[in-house]
Amino acid sequence: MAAEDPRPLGNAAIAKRLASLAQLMAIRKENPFKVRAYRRAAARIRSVAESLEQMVHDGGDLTRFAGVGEGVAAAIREIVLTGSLAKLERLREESPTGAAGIGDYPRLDLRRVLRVYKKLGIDSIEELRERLESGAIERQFGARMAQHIAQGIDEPRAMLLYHADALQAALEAFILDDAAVKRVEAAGAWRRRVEIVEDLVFLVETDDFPALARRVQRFGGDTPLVAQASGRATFKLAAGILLHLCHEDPAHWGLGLIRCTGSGPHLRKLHAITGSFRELAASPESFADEAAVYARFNLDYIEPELREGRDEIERAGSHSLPTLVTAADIMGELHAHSTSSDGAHSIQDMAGAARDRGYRYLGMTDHSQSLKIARGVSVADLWAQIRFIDNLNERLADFRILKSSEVDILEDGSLDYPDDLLAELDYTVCSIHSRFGLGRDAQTERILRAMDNKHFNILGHATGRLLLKRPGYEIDIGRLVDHAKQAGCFFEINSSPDRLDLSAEYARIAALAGVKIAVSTDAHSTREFPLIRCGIDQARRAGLEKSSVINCLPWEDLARLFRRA
DNA sequence: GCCGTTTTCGGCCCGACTGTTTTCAGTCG
Repeated sequence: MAAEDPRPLGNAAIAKRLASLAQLMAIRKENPFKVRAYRRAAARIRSVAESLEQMVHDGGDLTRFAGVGEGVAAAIREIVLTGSLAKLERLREESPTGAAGIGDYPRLDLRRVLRVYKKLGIDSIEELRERLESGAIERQFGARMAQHIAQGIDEPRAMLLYHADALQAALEAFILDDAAVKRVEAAGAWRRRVEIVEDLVFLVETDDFPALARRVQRFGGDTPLVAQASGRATFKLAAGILLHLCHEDPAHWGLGLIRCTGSGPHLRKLHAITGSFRELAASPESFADEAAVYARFNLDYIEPELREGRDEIERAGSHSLPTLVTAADIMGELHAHSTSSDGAHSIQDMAGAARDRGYRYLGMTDHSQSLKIARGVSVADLWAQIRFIDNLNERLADFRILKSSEVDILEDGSLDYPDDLLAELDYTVCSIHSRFGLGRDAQTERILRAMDNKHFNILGHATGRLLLKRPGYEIDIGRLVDHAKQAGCFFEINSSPDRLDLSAEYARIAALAGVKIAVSTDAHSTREFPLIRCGIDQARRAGLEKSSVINCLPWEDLARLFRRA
């Protein structure tokens, strides 16, 4: 016993075993739903605050975690009680050379890796890494494959803000549970609402910081401490991102919160005005909150979403910061799908849910005819849908369903419906769903041509990016913004947590040029309307005011904007 | 293996398009 590693069995280690099992089962082409179940469970476990090991010893109910049923619970118990998982060990032994190694890299797609193995005549992750670094994989298999391997071979170091929200809440509750902790506030990129975060930062006030640092190491069973200094500690979370704790006393809370919130560029510009925070902290003045710090230097309070080191400090000095748009300003939804195409709920149900949120209108933007996989609506069916919505609207008071479509922009820049049909719609959202590989110039030309159609109103998810998955096609945002401005077109901030497209940077460029933006959810079910908050976060990071967001307008005003000459 | 306003079974996106890794696997929502 004495020689054994005293480290507790963390949830990350348990999740890793389950993910490896899934990977090896996939190699053997076992039931793909079973494989997915193990993968899902592993992912869920990585953000659980309690120690699963402890729960097993205490006889706790593991199945209360979504995605963990009797089967996975039994596997977790086996891992905790015996230190291994018999099925995993067996599959490892039975797996062909090379395949077993892939089991340790659950983010690698097996079929792709095995193809690379075969073609290059290799059979280990080490050789795979070598070929990746030498550029052999990119040369022989292309950039996409190289990117996939690079992503899968390294530990994840970032997560979507949307997923980080739950982890942040779990951590905050865990920290507050410490009796010595008097106050805790989340800072960092999470507070600035950056769409992808690589760490979570908490500012804490406590009587015993070292004790808190010890306690946090038990989050999720085992959260290793990777660095420590006076009043600061850094941990590696099971989800792959880092956790920073910073101690601060009440008199300097505002200074600490600004410092921990960042960003680096914001702080550098700020320090040029304020001098070092260290000296401020040494002065007898109190900086109990952030506003006090900014005010001391005649700066207005700067919302965290704006702290990226652009022009926010100058504007705070000239008292001309924007009044950022909020979710409460949104009057309606302009991008949503129903069962007419690939949505989960009927037009009536979607409208009911939108109305329950207090919206005044909902645009039904089902996919257009070319997008077969999403059950794109045929010309005849869209005519029928137009009449159907007209009928519904006659029976609705104080709410309007807008006749629309998410119209595919075809490869030649034409729109996916004839003009006489488009003319019957209240407005259109036009998007690219195919031929992502055209290249920057061709893609830009394609969209410019589409904008020349007078029935084009809003450009949907302008770059097609999927965060942490796919970079999106390149566009010349400057040309598109100019053209949109001239033609009277608008952009969209798509609120899907893995899109958030336009980016804050592009949205800012559009808004500065006077091109207004729709903040939309792209909801495929009634449950997705609340995702608007993710798009609002992005809009705020772009510095957008209510006046720059078209769906902050009542429909009557919006209708005028959509009528192009 | 998980799940349930479809609840103890039967689903769990899927199917057309694309193209060079070339006739199947990757990709799009």
